[in-house]
Order: sequence, then structure tokens, then C-alpha cells
Amino acid sequence: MRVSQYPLATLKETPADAEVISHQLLLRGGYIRRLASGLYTWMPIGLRVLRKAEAVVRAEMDRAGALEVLMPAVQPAELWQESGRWEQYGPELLRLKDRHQREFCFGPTHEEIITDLVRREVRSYRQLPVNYYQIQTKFRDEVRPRFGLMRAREFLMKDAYSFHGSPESLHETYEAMYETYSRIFTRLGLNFRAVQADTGSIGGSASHEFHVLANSGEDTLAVSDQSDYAANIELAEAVAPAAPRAAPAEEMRLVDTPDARTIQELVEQFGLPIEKTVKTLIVHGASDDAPLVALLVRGDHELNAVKAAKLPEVADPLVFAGEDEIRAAIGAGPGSLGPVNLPLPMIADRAVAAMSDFGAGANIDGKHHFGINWERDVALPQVADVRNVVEGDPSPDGRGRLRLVRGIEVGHVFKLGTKYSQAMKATYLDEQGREQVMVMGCYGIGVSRVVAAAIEQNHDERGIAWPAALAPFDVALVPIGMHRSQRLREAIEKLYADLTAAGFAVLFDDRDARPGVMFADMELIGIPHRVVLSERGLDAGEVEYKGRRDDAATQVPLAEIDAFLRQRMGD
RNA sequence: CGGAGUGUAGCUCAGCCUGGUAGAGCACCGCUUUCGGGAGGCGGGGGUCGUAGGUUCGAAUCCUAUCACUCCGACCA
Repeated sequence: MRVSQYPLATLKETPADAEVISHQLLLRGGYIRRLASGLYTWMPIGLRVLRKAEAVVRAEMDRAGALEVLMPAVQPAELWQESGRWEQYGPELLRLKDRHQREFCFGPTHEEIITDLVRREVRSYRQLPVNYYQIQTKFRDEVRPRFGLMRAREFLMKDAYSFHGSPESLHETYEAMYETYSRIFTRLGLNFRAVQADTGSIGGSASHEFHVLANSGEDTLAVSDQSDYAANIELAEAVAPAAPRAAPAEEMRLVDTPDARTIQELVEQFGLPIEKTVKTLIVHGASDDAPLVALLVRGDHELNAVKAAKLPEVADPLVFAGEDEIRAAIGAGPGSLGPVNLPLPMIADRAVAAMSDFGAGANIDGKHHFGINWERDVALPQVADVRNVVEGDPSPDGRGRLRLVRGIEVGHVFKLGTKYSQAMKATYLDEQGREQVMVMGCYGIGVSRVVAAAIEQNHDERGIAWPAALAPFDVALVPIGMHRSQRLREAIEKLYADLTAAGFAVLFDDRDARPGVMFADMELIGIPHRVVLSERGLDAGEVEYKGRRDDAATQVPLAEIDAFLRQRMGD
């Protein structure tokens, strides 16, 4: 491709509304343009990258025996009503009406559609298992679209759905998809990690997320330093302290703490170690009998909302009580709450249950109790794991300690079980002719997000440094002084033709621009290999080669550049 | 949705407080000079200052409403 016929819409300055590096570089490199919040146009060069990501996903899905289909993006409301998600899904579902006032939605995911298809097509156990996938545009009316392609409203997703006659069969496909995902992200050249995950609103029994590791990631992952344990922090278990609770050493006393409304202030003003304090968080309960529930977490720990919402006593999703509600129920404000004399059901974190001689609010404004001990001063309530793990916590598998890293979720595999097949009556006849409900799995990859994630992981101060599998072009061909030298023009035209014929995707910068401009553009857009030809080089029979990540250029005989590139790309 | 902020040329922004002829850099067009790391000179095109009202002799500037966008929180590929 000639740059003169393939305009590079590169920007020297960073658009003000782009926050993360991938968004900035995608805009600056002319890969995408914004239409509206969370909506982007893929420019020609950007589409090349997207298609390459798609190609790897498609090849590996096919290899795993999945069958590609293409379902409509617009879906009738009836199917969503049947699964119950028309009501559940909320405002994230873009709802539409046609000219007859019939209701539709723009698909954010396709469980209902595929389940409807399969229940019509599959009658016999002989037709199972099946695994259908598609690569298609989804729309989710995100509460807060941001970070460019990373959290767009419209995005390209590969979604696959498998149907089975037994949980064992589902497990086989689940494992196969897990392997396939690992192959896909490896081929794409990404540094990734599969982690145990919460099943969230889609439901189901088991799930793993695939994360590209990057500091800009929105998720926190807990990984063991001595085993392969890895989990999203939402799910990572905080194990109970090994040491038994120490015996009381202090008397409980009531202390005036008029200026300490937060744990931080308490620690600063009274010299109390933060591990000797307890936070009392009031949340809405799950039943009218107990409209408010108190969750107790050690002062230096953080409440895990996902874990808390799963407790039967707690409302799901988690809702914090307002100050007015708290005052009405307890008679004291949020800054002075504690377990002693608390007229609410309590649930203590495992770490809290192991504490002794600790400080907490006295449920009287401006007063705290210090030296509190369980059983002696207040009965130990129900104990549960309700906190986020922290760096250095023991790994739940008993091997090693946890480290926390950041990740961008690019893939997710679920065992759905019978959630949709039951609701939508997707059944088949087994060997005995009995009607059975199908067992389902589903498997997603955010294809457009993969593009952004790849940049987050592969860039430097000059721009993008694409992994080979995603690069829009393999080779940037840059002539120096071509517009002043007929001899050079002929030589480089021949080199361009030869390299293209040899199968390389070459971007030939035939602009009448200064070398610095061409170099800067090629590095910004991230072409992995650069070949420079000048008159000087022509005289010496050499071209200059530089890999996008190399520190220095090397001279290569003109006649050998083809083999040299081939060897470099084989690295 | 709650909180914070921003809308002025394709991009980055100044001007607004204190109302009086709409600006700079980059980009773009022409000429020129230069030619291995986003050069320089001369000339040029381009904005009803987000939109709609209001105050005023006069509004980018003050007031009101409205729309859009960004950031911080709960969601997800």
C-alpha cells in the first residue's frame, strides 16, 4: 500500500478527551474516529487490525470444532421476556420499537436467540453437543462509556454458545474453550492470565476470565506467587487467620473521640494500630424482617461488595444505608458505629472474628470503645468472608502468598448450566426417549477490546508497537530523497514490488516528506519492521533495517532483505 | 443516576473575571528554501464562539434554560 493512496490521518497532538494510552494512540495513529460517546468508526488502517484479531479468533474457534453462524443484531422482545431478562437487564439494554410498535432490542448478547434457534433445530441426543459462535457487533448502553475502545457502547464481540446432554459433556467443551482462548491470546502476542471469576448477572456455575495484564486495567486480580492460583479480586477468598484469637489483655473502656469520624482520624489521634480497629458498614438487608444489616471489616481492609451481596441476609445488589436510615435505626451517625450494643444483625469478616482488644464506635456520637473483646464484651456474630484480599494474604489453595495485579478483561468462559434452556424449554430426547433439558456453556471475547488491550501492553513514548499478529502492515518502506532521484525511485519501486510479491504487507511511504516526518508516522502507527533506502545505501548495495523495538538500525545487503525480514518475522 | 468540569478554526488551547472590530501554535492551500528524526520564510483559506432565550446602545464575555462531551462512583467483552 502506498501512503499517497492510503492517507495516514495521524495527529501530532493528543486529543484532550482521550484518557488512556490506547485511546490516545488509536486516535493519533488515525485508527479510529469518535462519532458519539462510546461509538467509533474504524478507519481503513484500524479495520486491518480488527480483521487480523478476528482472523486469529476465527481460526482457533474453527480449529476447536465450533461452527460459525451470524445472528441478527436486532432481537424481538418476546424471547427476552421468556428468559426473564427483558425486566432484569435494565437500562443497559437498548430497546427499540418497529413501525407496528412491536418491541425489540439491539443485542448486547445472544443467549436468548441461540437458545431459541437450538430448541427448534435440535431434537435428539445424537445432535449434541454443538458449539455455535459468531463475530458480531454488540451494543450495551453502558452507564459510563470510557477509555475509547476499552469500554465502548458498540463493540465487536466473538460470542459462542454450546449445548450438551450432560454436565460432563459441558465440562469437556468448557475445557476445550479454555484451551482455545489460551491459544488465541498467545497467538495474538498478549501477556495474559486466566483467573477464576464471579458469574455475575449472566449466571451459571463456573467461570474464568481472561485478562491482559496492564496497569491501566479496570480489574484487580489476585495471583499466588507459588502456585497457579489466580482469581478476580471479586471472588478471591480471604482465608481465616491461622492463629487463634488472642486472649483479652485489656479492659473495654469508653473513650471520647469527638474529632474522629473515620478510621484514619481514629488511628492518627489515638495512636491505635489500624489492625486493631473495626469498620462497621450498614447495608440494606434482603428481607423486611431485617431491613438493615451491619458488616464488620478490619480497619485496614476493604469490603468486597460481590461477596457481601451473595450473603442470604444482604440485599443483592449491595446498597449502603444512608445516614438518615442509620440514625433512625441506631441513634448515632456513621462515624461512631461498632458492634457493642448494636441493635442490628451483624456479620463479621473472618479477620474481625480473630481480633482481640480492638477499637470500634460505641454507637454514640463522638464516642468509641477501645479494648473490645469478643464473647466477653459482645457475642461473636455470624462470621463470613466479606473483604477484599490484600497483597501478602495466604493463597486460598494453601500454597504461597497473593500478589495483586491489574488486568483488562478480554475473554470470559461460563458454564451456564440450564438457566436459559430451562426458562426457554430447550429440550432433547435422550437414549431412552425421555425429554431432557439441555446444558449450556457460553464463551465471549471482546475482539475490539483486544485491539485496545494490545496497545496498553505494547507501546512506548513514540507510539504503538504492534505484536506481529495484529500489525496492520508488516513492513514500513521508507525512501530518503526519492523525489530528487530517479535512480532511487526506480530501485525502491522494485523493492516495493518484490517485497509485496514475496507476501509481505508493505506500507510504502512515497510521500514527498522529510525523513523525520515519515519515521515519526511509521513509529506512531507501530509497524513492526522498517526498511529505509537512500542513495547512499543504494551505492553501497544496502538497505537499513530497524525493528520497532530495536535500539539501533542495522545495514542489510539489498539482495538479502527478503530473507532477513523473513528471519526477523520468524522470531 | 449522583458528584466535578469543559464546550471558541480539523487538532491543542488563549481571550471570559473587568462587555466594545475573534486570536496563537499545529494541520490545510500556493510560492520559496531545505533534505537522515515531526525544519524555515512569504502569502492565503477556514470559526453565526454548542444551541435557544434574556439583560444591554453593544454579548465569546453577564443571566436563564437546554444539548453534547470528559472525569470520579455502582456495571461488563
